[in-house]
Amino acid sequence: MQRTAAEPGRDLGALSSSGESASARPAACEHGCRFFMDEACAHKSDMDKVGVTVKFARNETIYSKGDEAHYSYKMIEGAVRLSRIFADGRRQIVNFYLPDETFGIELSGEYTSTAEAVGDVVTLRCPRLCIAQLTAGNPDISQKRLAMLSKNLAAAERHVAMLGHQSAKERVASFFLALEMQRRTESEGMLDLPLSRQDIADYLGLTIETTCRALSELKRQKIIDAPSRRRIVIRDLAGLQAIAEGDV
Amino acid sequence: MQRTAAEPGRDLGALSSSGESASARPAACEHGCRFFMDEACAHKSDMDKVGVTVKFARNETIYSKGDEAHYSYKMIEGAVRLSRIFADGRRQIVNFYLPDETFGIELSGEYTSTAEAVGDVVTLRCPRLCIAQLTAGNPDISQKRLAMLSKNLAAAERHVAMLGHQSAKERVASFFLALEMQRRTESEGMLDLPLSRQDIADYLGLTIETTCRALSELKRQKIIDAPSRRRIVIRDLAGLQAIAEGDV
DNA sequence: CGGCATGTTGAAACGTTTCAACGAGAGTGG
DNA sequence: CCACTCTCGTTGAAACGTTTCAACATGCCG
Repeated sequence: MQRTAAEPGRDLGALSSSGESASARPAACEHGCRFFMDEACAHKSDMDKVGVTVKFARNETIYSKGDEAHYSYKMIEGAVRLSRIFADGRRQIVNFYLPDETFGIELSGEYTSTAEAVGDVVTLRCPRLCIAQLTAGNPDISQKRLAMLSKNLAAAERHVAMLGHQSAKERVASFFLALEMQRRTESEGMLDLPLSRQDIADYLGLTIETTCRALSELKRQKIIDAPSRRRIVIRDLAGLQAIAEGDV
Repeated sequence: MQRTAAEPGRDLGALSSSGESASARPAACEHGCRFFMDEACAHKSDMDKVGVTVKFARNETIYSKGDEAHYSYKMIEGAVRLSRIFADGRRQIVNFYLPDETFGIELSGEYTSTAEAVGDVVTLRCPRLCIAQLTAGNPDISQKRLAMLSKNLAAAERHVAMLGHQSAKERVASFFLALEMQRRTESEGMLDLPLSRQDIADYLGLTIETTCRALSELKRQKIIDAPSRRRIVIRDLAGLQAIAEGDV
């Protein structure tokens, strides 16, 4: 597990500046507010000027399991994987986070999993203390935080359901389906996933070989296409859904 | 999936009485406060007098996937299973809830899984509206709610990790270990689980036969004992931990 | 253009599931 | 109180799917 330790995201200066120096007007650190702003807003590029975005390079560790949980994160760009590594060396990816999703917002003193940048990543980072301050005074923000956590819980439950009873092919199909639902982007089912096969396998609880075989079979059935390593085209969405639900 | 439809828990009268009539003193419905009280408190038997406890009979459905999510629940007695059923008829149990744990507190309009009473169950039930009211005015309660959700998320992530990479024997071992950690009760590792083998199997993502075989092997190894159907004795805790972590 | 990481495919080994039969325990009625 | 019955749990053997180990292909980067 190599770490290309570029851009270690040590711009704490910027963080604390907006956290403390800024006009001591309302209640709390203002960049925290942005953390809870609506998606459209959070994307505004003038955000960068506040200095609260933090970047991570491909495969960089954002935090490790067991670290003191000082920050919560919101995805701006790229993808992050949350994982655990076991004694036998195997890795289980617990969740992926894509733009507009949040991670590290659960309420525990230590991070319970490790977060790594899958490709190059831009996040909005907010100190917990700051969030706590904000939520204390503001029910709306409190509500939003709750919604973020709920979303992550729902995702985890879906994940459990998948791992508990689906076959390899069904898992792969479900996975692409979920991506397609989320990324509703560009043209006609073209998915531009930054994940390696190993990442996918570790998320699905399969070996890389089995994942690959399942993928190949979907190609053979003309359900999907894989024109390049990191590109998937869904050719038959209905077929994919059928497979994900267990119809052959 | 039979439903012994006894005690349908329709004591809404009591609920609304404490929710609205009660001395309109502070902010919101007072029984909601109890929902967020500390464990020791929540157990106090005089709670029953408030009329907010709701009982369910063995195998009764508390709510179904897709139902409008009006209530959140806190366990007082017994065990509840949260599950999903699939097209192929198989069932995945997403989580079990034991006394002092809460479920149905996530923030979504509909319940995302079905909740059923495993044995006879006593819960504390609180309307969402009421919780919303309470949390709005009270950061402490808001925090507590967050903590409950966080706990459920952590459990789900552990569950994912287990399903993703553990063998049958490891899963069974992990399961008993988790129970032992939680129920720290009575004498020397005696677990009094209300779950059937099928329940356990559906939680572990295994068939009932495989679960049984794994159990038998643990018995053969003198790691555990199963003096009766619903009783497990852990004879070698260290051994159990070793197995759960993959050491043979 | 080499060299190396990443992805793909094949064949045997392995573990889990399936199907089937049998055993044990709890509750019921004689 | 015992025998009956019915559900639940346990065990066995074959079928199945996934993993493992190995080789090979592909694509990306210097």
